[in-house]
Formats: sequence, structure tokens, C-alpha cells
Amino acid sequence: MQLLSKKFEILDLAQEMMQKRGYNGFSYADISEAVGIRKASIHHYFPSKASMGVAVIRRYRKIFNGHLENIDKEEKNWLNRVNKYTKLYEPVLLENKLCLCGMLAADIETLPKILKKEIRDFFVDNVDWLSNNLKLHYKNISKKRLSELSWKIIASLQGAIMMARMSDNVDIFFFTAKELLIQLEKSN
Amino acid sequence: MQLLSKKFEILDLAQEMMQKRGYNGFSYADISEAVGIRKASIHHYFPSKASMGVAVIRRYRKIFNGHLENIDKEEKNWLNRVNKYTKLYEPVLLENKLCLCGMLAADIETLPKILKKEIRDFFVDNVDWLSNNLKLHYKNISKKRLSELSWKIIASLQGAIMMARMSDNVDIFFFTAKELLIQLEKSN
DNA sequence: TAATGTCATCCTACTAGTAGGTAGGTATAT
DNA sequence: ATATACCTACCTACTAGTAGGATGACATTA
Repeated sequence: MQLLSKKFEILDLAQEMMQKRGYNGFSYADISEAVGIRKASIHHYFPSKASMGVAVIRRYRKIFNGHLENIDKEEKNWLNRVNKYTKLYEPVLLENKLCLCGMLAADIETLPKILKKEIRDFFVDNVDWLSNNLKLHYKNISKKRLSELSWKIIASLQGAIMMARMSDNVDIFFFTAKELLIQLEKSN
Repeated sequence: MQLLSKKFEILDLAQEMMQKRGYNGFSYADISEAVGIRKASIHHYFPSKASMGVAVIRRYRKIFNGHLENIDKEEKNWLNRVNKYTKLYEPVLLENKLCLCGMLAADIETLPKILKKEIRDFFVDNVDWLSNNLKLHYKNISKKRLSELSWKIIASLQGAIMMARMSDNVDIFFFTAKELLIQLEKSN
């Protein structure tokens, strides 16, 4: 018994590949080589690529939501919370990756149905969290508008990380995030 | 002689596939079937997939820059111009596609080198155009800041179209674009 | 006018390599 | 004895790409 280490190695590699190259940009062979296991053995842990994808997304979502809970504990101010939210993306960019679900959002048309649902759920969590925090600031604001503002924040950050990586210029992300925060602070 | 119609049919299909499914999400077989030509015959027009990709991007860029020129002719007000810029993305979203170069930006790590350069050039054109128009409004502003503001606009729109398509909710794009315009109008 | 050559536009038939996945086995630990 | 954690060997379907040929339009030449 190796304490499931191989399983987690596979999961880690699959996640990295998905964040760097997209769902259609890697294969079992890539993982096999990097983890040091035979291709067929990957099927012992994940019977299909789709099931592997689901496992990766669920873990990612769980960890991400954990970060959001931590932010709520560490910060009481809504703007500081959103600021820390944007900071969650920084290490991802610095490792030349995209947000897992941002990348898969681009791939959405090619994904197995079961994966699509998981990705949408991830973003529903994000919108909910952002809405709850924006509500602390914007009094008497409709749920619809809270959702719109949340989506705007998410879209801007996802686009920014994509453009920053493509241009090999991390400042594109940093500046966009900063602008976002400034505008939120000014608004009411 | 068929006036190159097959070549353009291939180009059209390849572009649609790239915008809907990404560079790794389609194959010669897909195009072959849709255009009604044998797989091998595609190589008559495009010796490699990379060369096909380059042709698609160059044409897309040329047409897109044509739209930007038209906007400059039709509108003299900087804000109206940027507004029309955001409108360029609407038909793309309504056809369930992404901006070609936005999609390829996500795929960037898996692309042949020659494609990467073409994509970056597309966005350089976009930043230049936006910078020139923002300059009409923001007096005494540095080139660097013009570039930052332009990248912010591009990133927000690219992210918005991606999130809108994934969520099957076009309003995510419409609202983000509208907010962008409102903020530009207010700023100085 | 008729024969000839050239070129574009396809085709059939094929290649090496890769994709995800399966069948059935072995070694080890509990 | 049973389950976990691998393995070898294999499969079918698909990947981009190649070799070489057929067809037909058009221009050149005899």
C-alpha cells in the first residue's frame, strides 16, 4: 500500500496538464511517462478520461471553496475579501497555467456532458461567494444585479489571466485586478 | 476551375471549428466530411495543419482590422468607437463561438510556434487601435497606461464571451460590455 | 484544327504514430 | 483468500501526412 500516492500523482499531473494544455491537449501517455506508471495502470484508478476529469474538477472545486472559506475567516471587510479572491489567481498565472475551470470553459464544446456540469457548478459557487460579499457593501441591491457584478469580476479575471499568459506579461493580470478593485471601491 | 471555392470552404470550416472547439478539438476528418472532400485533398491547399491555422488567423486578423477601420470611418467619438468594438463580439457569441484568437490564447501552450506569433500580433493590433482611441479622451496619459487600459478592455471582453458561452447566458457578455462602457465614460 | 504540354484539383491507397481502452496476468499486503 | 496495485500485450479508431495517379481546363505549338 502506497497510501494512494500514485493516484494523487496522476491527479496532480492531470490537473497540471488540463490547466496548461486544455482537456484535448494531453493524453494518458503524457501522464504515464511523467508519473512513471504504465498507461493501462491509469485505468485502474480512473476507468475513463472523463472520470479522471471529474475527479480533478471536484478536488479543485473543493480546495478552491476551502480558500474562499478561509478568506471569510481571515477578512471581515468585503473589499479585502474580493482583493484576496483576485490573489488566488496569481500563483496559477506565475506557474504559466490558467484557472482549471477557465480553461475548460474554453474547451466546453468538446467535453463529455458530465464534465460540463461540474464546471458550471464551480462557477455557481464563485458567483454565490462574490454575491454574498458584494451584498455587504451594496445595500438594497437585487440578486440579479449581484450576480451580474459577480460575473463581471470573474470574466475580467479569467480573461486577464488568459491574456497575460499569452502575452507573457503578468502585468496584464495585475493591472486588470487592481482596476477592478478600484472601481468596486468607488462604486455604490 | 472552381474559383478557389473549396479552399475558402475549408478555411471557413477550419475557422468555425477553431472558434468552437479549439485547435486540438478538430481534425482533417471533420473538415473532410463537412466540406465534401477527401482528407488527403485538404493537404493540396494546406500542406500542414499549422499552415492551415496560419491562413485562418491571417484572414481573421485582416477582416477584423477592416472592421476597426470601418468603425473609425463611421464614428468620430471615442466612446462610440469602443462601443462598436464591443459589438464586434456579439455575433460571435450568438453563434456559440469564441473570438478565434481568444480561443487560441487558451490553447497557446499546445500550438506550433508560428501560430503563437500570429495570435500575439492580432492582439497587438487590438491594443494599438484601442490605445489610439482612448488617447482621444485621456489627455496627457502615458503610452504604458493606454496599453494597460486597452488590455483590460480586451481581457474583460474575452473573459465575458467565454463565461457567457459556458453558462449559456449571453447576458453575462452584454452586461460586462455595458459596465465597461459606463466606467470608461465616467473616468478621465 | 489537331496534337501536345502544363497545371489545378481532386482521388485512392497507404504510412507511422497516437488515442483511449480492454483482457488477463502477477506480486504484495492484509 | 481477498483486494490493491500494478504489469504485458493487445485492440480499434483515429491522427496528420505522403505517394502517385486520374481528370479536366487551358495554352502552346505543329
